[in-house]
Amino acid sequence: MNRGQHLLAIYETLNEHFGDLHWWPSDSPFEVIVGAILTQNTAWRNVERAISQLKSEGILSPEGILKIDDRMLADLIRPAGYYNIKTQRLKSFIRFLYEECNGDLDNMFAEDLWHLRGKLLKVKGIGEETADSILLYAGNKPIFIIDAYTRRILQRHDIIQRDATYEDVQSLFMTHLPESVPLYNQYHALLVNTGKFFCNSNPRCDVCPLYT
DNA sequence: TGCCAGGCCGGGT
DNA sequence: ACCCGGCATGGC
Repeated sequence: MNRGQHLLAIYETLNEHFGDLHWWPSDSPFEVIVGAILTQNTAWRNVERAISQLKSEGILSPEGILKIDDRMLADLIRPAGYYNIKTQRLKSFIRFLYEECNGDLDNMFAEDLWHLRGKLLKVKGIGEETADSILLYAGNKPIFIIDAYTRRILQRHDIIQRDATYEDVQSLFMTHLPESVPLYNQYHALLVNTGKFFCNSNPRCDVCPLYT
């Protein structure tokens, strides 16, 4: 079985086990973007608290984040950790959105995928995974997200080397799978769920569906 | 109680 | 081009 077939087999197994996960949990594309920044190296549970505070203050919008004072924003997102840095990251994204896209996400996502990705990567606080999460889950663009779970699972199954770069792993998925937003969406969600439920609590993976 | 969570940046080799 | 410390809360 070559690596492409292996990737498809893993998808089938996980999809059968978990079913449709309909990611990313959110009420709006903007909420996805905020979540993508807040969840950097942070448990999602804590991000939910932060987002719910932003909602209850009525500032979960580009204009809301633009206008709120840094100190107040930091206080609201405190549960997500790294609150000072993440305040700056949210603000720098908002500055980009206003300066380059007239403050409008529809304008932003009207750009060509890879061109927009390049621009997002220039925003301080947005790296590859965050950019790709924004593109796929907020913008419905066909790009595959690589995260720590994905790497661990693929390493464990000898599909990638430990020193594979982000681009190596991403192109592996994107050259072997059909280009499909729903597929990329569901596959990444499946990998994260697998990591959460089987790798963390059961590092030996005895009960992981990929081993049974 | 210490370690980790859906990373990224900046300074040092 | 890598490598590493810093960033911070909440759960187990």
